[in-house]
Amino acid sequence: MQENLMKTKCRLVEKLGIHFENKDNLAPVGARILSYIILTGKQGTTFEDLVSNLCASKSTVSTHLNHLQDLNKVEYYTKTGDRKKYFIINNDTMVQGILELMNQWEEQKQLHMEIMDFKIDANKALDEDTKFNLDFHKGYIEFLDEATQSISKLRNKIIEKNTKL
Amino acid sequence: MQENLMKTKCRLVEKLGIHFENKDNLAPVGARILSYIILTGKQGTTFEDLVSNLCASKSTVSTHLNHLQDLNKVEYYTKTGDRKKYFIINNDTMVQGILELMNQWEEQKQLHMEIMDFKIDANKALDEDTKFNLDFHKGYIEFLDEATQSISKLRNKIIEKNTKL
DNA sequence: CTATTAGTTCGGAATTATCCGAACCAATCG
DNA sequence: CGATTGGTTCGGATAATTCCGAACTAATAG
Repeated sequence: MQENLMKTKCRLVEKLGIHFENKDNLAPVGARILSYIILTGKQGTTFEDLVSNLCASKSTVSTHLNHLQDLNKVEYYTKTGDRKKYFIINNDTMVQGILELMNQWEEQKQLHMEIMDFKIDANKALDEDTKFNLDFHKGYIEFLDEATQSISKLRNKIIEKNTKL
Repeated sequence: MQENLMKTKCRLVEKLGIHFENKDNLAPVGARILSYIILTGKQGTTFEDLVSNLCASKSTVSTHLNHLQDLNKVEYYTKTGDRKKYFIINNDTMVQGILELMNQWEEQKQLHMEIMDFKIDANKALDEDTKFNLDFHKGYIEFLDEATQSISKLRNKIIEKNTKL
């Protein structure tokens, strides 16, 4: 790989790394491992690659790599007569991301409903002017439902596209 | 407030607290303050309320309360002849949440485009079978665009509704 | 002026997260 | 068999986060 491409790759590993630290709250090295694997692509990344390129210890790489596999973010392929594992991103990452969002929204909806129940109860003993206003929750739940619906459509489109390939 | 309602409130403060810790990555006490304010409603929560009910020090409450105001998550009203502040949630929280999502998605889109540029460059020097596949990014960007659009519609609906009131 | 209330600021203690090294295991090579 | 490769596990060092207490300010009350 060319000198300048290598540099770009390193820069992008750090930038993407910070992004994943926040989005998936991974530890710094964990996030960089994921980034490195994404930016290496089909040919795959080995354990030793990660240790030397990310300047991290074997134990750290081992732990995070296993964690990323547990999270279903990466997987690996093997070559006959080769003991190494070649790590690549799980190719349904996109669908996974959508499912994660849907789950988060579902969880939020449940929470809002639980809070509404509490507020309805509490309102029974409150004066008119201090009563809880439930419109907020109703609106938010409506928003979550619509958002879920529209993302569900996207998910189906993507699944359809994937099965066609 | 009734005994059992109080208990429910305490339970919900903890539950909601954990939710906000993750969603908005607030510190434990910060997340509980936000939850407590939400579950107290219109009448508002005072500094002293928070200190005694959440069993936290004045300094901790002060810091987190200011932080929540900086984040535009809470605001306060005052009463004539009363030096206390009565904290309540910022009522455009819903629109804010939507804007946050839209910003996150825009940021993700920029990242995907930057990665695509890198991969296109890298592909020039790669064999056919190890070339990066760009479909993933194209698909994801398409997904982000559609998601952004559909959420933008919801935002407009909500803003419209709010101005009507 | 003194006391009280409402809150802020700052130094550091306690907790938690992250990472490393050393020792280890299991498979293959010679 | 011993040596090398490809990793895992565990104890502890380091760094970052979170919280607290003490000392402080600023406004009002008596």
